[in-house]
Amino acid sequence: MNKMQTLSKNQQIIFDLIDKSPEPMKAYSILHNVQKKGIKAPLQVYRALDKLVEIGKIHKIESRNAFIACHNSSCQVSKATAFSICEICEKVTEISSASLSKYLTNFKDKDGMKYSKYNLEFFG
Amino acid sequence: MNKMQTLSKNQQIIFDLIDKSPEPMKAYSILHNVQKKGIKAPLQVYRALDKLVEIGKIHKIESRNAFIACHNSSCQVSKATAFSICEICEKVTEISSASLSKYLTNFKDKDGMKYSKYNLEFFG
DNA sequence: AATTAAATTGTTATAATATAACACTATGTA
DNA sequence: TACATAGTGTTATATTATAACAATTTAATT
Repeated sequence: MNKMQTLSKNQQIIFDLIDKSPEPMKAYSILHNVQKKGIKAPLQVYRALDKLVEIGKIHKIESRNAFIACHNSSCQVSKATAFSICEICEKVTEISSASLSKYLTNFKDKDGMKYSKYNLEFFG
Repeated sequence: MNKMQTLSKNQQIIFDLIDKSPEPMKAYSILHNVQKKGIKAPLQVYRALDKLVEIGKIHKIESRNAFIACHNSSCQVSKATAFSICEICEKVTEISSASLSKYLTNFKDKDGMKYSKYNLEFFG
């Protein structure tokens, strides 16, 4: 059902970089790292990032304005994400917990509303 | 135990503004709104915001770079927060659910690690 | 009241993050 | 081919946030 997405040149370059990085990467750090490959402008980076987020290949860590590759194989589209973030070393790990995602997608607010899309960041 | 915090002049001005706002406010929107009260520079705003976040009077909505007043009376310090965010109208509501906070503070990751600090943003 | 420490303020400058607008090129598909 | 969609390249600019330094206010202690 999910067509295997072919990445464009810039998307592939930027995904490879993020995927190899042991820590979240920031947009301008990405830019500096890919300038030798011909990507010269912030907008080229942000466009690739937007697309990669959209198709679920990477996630944005909102509290850090940084990006990591998705390590959740079942995650075709980024919509229900959870991370742990070390406030000392800034290491970020994606949490893949069926029980957590089940709890959160089934959670009902005061008005009985449920949410299939969320982002959770744990700090410790 | 929790001393009632007295806000400084700038903190009070900025808190009052955010507290009256029906929606999250962005830093530069705050700045424009308080310039008539003598707060002229971004840094004056950011310093007050930092302090207000630190003492739990306001929360930052990370995915929006915006700030709302805390509406959880038990929340002296911002460390375990949850919000629902309407992606159509951008309305943001703080979620105060004992069961949710209990679930999340008791959640153990793969390594058995627990987290007392987290931020959760639901989108719908 | 005088002394001191801590917090807050005021200010200029600048860093870091992100998008607008426009022209052009590549790719997929009817 | 013709057409639509997605991607690229580029310049300029908008938005968000912090650095560095000096002065002032507030609160706590002598």
